[in-house]
Amino acid sequence: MDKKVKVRDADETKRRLLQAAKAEFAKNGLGGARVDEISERAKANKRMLYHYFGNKDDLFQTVLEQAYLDIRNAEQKLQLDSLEPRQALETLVRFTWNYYLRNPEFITLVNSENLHRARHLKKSEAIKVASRRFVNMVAKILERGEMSGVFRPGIDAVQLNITIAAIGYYYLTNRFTGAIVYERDLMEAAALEQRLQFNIETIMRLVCRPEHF
Amino acid sequence: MDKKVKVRDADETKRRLLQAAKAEFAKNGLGGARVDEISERAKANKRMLYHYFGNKDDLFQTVLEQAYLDIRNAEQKLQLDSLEPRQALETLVRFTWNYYLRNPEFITLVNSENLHRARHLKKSEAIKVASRRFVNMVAKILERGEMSGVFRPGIDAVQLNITIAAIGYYYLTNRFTGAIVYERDLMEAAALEQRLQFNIETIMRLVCRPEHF
DNA sequence: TGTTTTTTGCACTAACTGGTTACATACTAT
DNA sequence: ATAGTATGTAACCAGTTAGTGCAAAAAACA
Repeated sequence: MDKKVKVRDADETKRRLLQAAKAEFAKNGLGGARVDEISERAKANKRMLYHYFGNKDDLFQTVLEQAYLDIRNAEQKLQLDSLEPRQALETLVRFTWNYYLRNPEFITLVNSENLHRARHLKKSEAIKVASRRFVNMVAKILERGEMSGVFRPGIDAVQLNITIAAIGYYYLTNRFTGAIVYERDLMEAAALEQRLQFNIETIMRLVCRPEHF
Repeated sequence: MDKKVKVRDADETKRRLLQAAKAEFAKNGLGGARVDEISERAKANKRMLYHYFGNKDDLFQTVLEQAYLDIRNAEQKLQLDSLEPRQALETLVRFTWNYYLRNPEFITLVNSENLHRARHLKKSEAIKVASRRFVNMVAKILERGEMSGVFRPGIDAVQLNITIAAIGYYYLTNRFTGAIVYERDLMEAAALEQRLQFNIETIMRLVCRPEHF
């Protein structure tokens, strides 16, 4: 028989609080976020927020940590090791772009964390482990491509990672000032597609030998 | 004879307030900035801040507008039109990187403005004029390079501008989380130099025909 | 000198903020 | 059943914030 829906559900309340916190932090930054707004949006009580997460700062840390683990997790699922190097690289560029596009909160959370000099991220060991695996993944692609002669030798995996992130991240995080400076709607479907193509081209020309563009 | 230093100097007080506001906004964002902190730092009275600039929001707008005009002004002084296309492009990449590096407030102000969906920048006509001139400047370089056969044809000036900004901006604005994710001190002199070289390489390979790298 | 204008100090407030207290209600193990 | 614990609510607190009112002080001007 069906169990009656629990009136009290700690896990569900926690989940709603985290989700609301993510939205609120992304919208207003750590400083601008309002604890009352979070608990209200989560249809929970402020008291519960403090009960489960300690304080505003700890809540932010939890949200941020989860956001990082989410993207690192999604990257691992791409199975880039089983793709031909050029294909793997293009897949990563596409994935990164689409992830930022579909999870705009991630970008804003990272911005906010950098405004605070990464003091929350510093404390997270899980992030460091996941990051290492991520960098290694890209390094392995570079290695394979170099061996097979389609990639130029000597490319630094960290610099490449930063560049792949940068060309997507900057476009999206600065889309509001960008729309004014460049007098263009940067979020139109056609504009987004054009940018993705440009980014793929940028990375391919950077990494591949000229004869393998 | 020397004019006695004025005890009352409205322009000087305004200047100090703007400078202090820039620092405070850059450090804490629009929401996190404290008006009392600004007036104190400027060694002026809070009353004067409101007298000269209206309110916190208007003050932010003034600071932001000036920051944009400053960089657009500096770019114009590069005289890129008088350089050979490849040289002009490399100069622009170097300049952009160094400007961000030496004026970190600019980046944080732009981040903050994008968190607020560019509602201040929208109101500034002067910014639009200066931006247009900037985009045209880069478009002209591309045109010249294309004509002389060293640049590939069909490169969009806006996409290129965004990419040049992105590869410097992202590295610097995310230097705190970056240091953790990549387990590297990104602000060491050698690291900065390495990044600049990587960025120049990225842009050159993107824009130049393979035989003119 | 006297009058006007600009600059300054500072107390004040009304709203808001993160965090807490006191209390109530549901669930669970014995 | 009941004692103990987990979950929930609302009112409240102390500190902080952007912004103001007002009058004195200082400079500019006549």
